[in-house]
Amino acid sequence: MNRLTKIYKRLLKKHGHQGWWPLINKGGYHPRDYNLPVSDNDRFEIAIGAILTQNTNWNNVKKALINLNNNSLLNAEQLLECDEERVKKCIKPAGYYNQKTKYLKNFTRFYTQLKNPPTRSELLNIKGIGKETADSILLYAYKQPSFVIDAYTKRIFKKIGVLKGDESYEKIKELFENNLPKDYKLYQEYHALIVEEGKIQD
DNA sequence: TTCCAGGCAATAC
DNA sequence: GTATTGCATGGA
Repeated sequence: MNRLTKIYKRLLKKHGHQGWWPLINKGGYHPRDYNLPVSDNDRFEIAIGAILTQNTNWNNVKKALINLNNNSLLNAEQLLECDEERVKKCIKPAGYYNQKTKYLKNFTRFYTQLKNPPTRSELLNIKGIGKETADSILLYAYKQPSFVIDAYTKRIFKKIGVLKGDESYEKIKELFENNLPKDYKLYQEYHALIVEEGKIQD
């Protein structure tokens, strides 16, 4: 068994199944249920949450998602029609609300014309969606085995000597994907466990 | 009070 | 390609 797999098993034993991505109308986290999302609305909610959580605490994102939901804006058509001021007001708790409102609109415009699951490069062409957000959408909204790299990943794996610290995002992503089975369930759980572990680091 | 969280685009070199 | 900076709220 390779090192990355061993680390995964240790993290799973320590923290348990995480149940990402949380969905506000499905009781939040859903440990051991890898079937979600099952609807277009759920996929949309995940993508919106992925944009809102950029450099922001999930607790603040949750407030924003609830505000959007209460305004019937967790729906692509409605969100696209909605004027920017109302969207800004809803997502204010998530921070960066001016630029994130534009990011949400940009993604939603793309999303409403989508007929098949998006590709990574299509997502990266949207202003407001970078590598981590694109990979999160692919992995959690579309069940594609695209490993998500974030600040915690770099920090934790540098600390234990797997990374030097100067590797690029794509390089780290390749390291994980080349040393793990291409299984979206494993990728989902692993990334969530890394975040959980990262939260309790010094 | 200060610090920072499930990043990104724009800009400069 | 890599480094720096502005963006913003709420909780610790």
